[in-house]
Amino acid sequence: MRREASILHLDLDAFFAAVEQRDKPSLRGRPVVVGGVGGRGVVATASYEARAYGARSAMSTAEARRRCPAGTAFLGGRFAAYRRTSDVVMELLRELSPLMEPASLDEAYVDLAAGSPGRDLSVDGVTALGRRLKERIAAATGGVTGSVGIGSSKLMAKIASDLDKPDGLVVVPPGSELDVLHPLPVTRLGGVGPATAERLHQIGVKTVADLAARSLPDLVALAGRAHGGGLYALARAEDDRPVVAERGAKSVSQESTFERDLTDLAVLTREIDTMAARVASRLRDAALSGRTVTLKLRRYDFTTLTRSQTLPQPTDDPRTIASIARRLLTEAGTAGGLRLLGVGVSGLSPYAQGDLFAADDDLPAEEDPLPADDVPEAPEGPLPAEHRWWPGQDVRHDELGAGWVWGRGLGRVTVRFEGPGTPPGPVRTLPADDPALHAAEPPDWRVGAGTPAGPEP
DNA sequence: TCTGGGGTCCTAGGACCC
DNA sequence: TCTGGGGTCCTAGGACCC
Repeated sequence: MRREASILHLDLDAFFAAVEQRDKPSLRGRPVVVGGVGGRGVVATASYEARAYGARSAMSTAEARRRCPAGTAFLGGRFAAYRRTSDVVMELLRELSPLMEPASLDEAYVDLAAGSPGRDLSVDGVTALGRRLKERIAAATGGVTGSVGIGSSKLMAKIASDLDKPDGLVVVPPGSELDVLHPLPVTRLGGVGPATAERLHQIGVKTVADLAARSLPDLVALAGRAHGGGLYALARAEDDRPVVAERGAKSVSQESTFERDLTDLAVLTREIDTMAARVASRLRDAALSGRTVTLKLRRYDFTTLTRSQTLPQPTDDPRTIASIARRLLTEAGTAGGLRLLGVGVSGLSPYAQGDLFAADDDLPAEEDPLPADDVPEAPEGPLPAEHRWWPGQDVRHDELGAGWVWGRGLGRVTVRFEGPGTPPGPVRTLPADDPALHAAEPPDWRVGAGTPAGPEP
């Protein structure tokens, strides 16, 4: 904990949904749910209009559909669009201080004491800074808002940004930390999830003040050495965690939940090969390789297990990763059916010695080559044409212009033709295989009516 | 039609080593 | 009243976060 309120936390409000409402004028002011749109999807973000009906993050999309009225937009995510907007915001934060730590696409910490000697870190000073920041973010993103918290530690900054959502600004004056913290429910502390909250409730701890009244040995017995010690400190607003600008990745993984449980080893093997290829390509893009390959699987009954193997040398080779994962799957078995498979690589280091001179995918496999006829075709036929499209997707029609997919089915696709700078546009239903309809890049929100121009990338 | 995807950190036991 | 004491690596699982 510092003497001055010099750590800022920014949390963009209902971020994915806000980007959708910016880019899709017909959705502004209406309930929007972003997340998995399949039968086993969950909600990533609900707009505030959708929250009014009870839609929440991490809820199954099926439940959100039950709660929300007809006309609610259920959209799959457009991560490229979120990334672009996030990058613009992170750049604005980096202008405040070189010590800027992104916590996710929509959250970051900034150390205001770093990089700007002489900056006014009084409560009035940082309040004014926070206000200017919020204005710049809204202007540069085409109206996405954020909640800002400023305090004497990461803990207090994060608590503060949560106190007045959305579009909030809260500064916790140094010295008043415990006044703010102690009345809050323990669940507002980072690290207190459902399991810890349940155990704390059982010993009568509901608020942070209740937590502060417990002894360190009590909390260590309840939550373990590291976690118990952490809770003891946080309850006293003791938090020295630094803002760290560059956190190197520790693992790269890819997983997927199937629409229906799978048992067929040939089908599962192909899934593994696809995921191993994606993991390997992400490793190569990041100039990383890793020694430990992990297979994750979730059975029909939701029991989840992992199996891993560590290699003597790091790898980023898709065939090596795939062959290990295949073997781990064979050993683990598929009895009863699997609802999820995942492939990951950890124990990362820069590059792989063996691959310094390697060309791309036409190289002979290091082991267990996979001949093309190794894996039989899936019993299912090709997907219907409508499966090219998913709700929320950006599209362009040769005659009708730019728009986005509202829905699909029965060989047809419904598109609304509008963009961030247009008024709400018309809806057209087209054949799913209409040759004039194409997938498109996310629209540029910087051009168009009514939105202030931001800096060019 | 319950329960995503991509991560991080911690714990605990056994192997192994000095 | 046996039996040592750490340290590190590997594997597996769990809690948590956004």
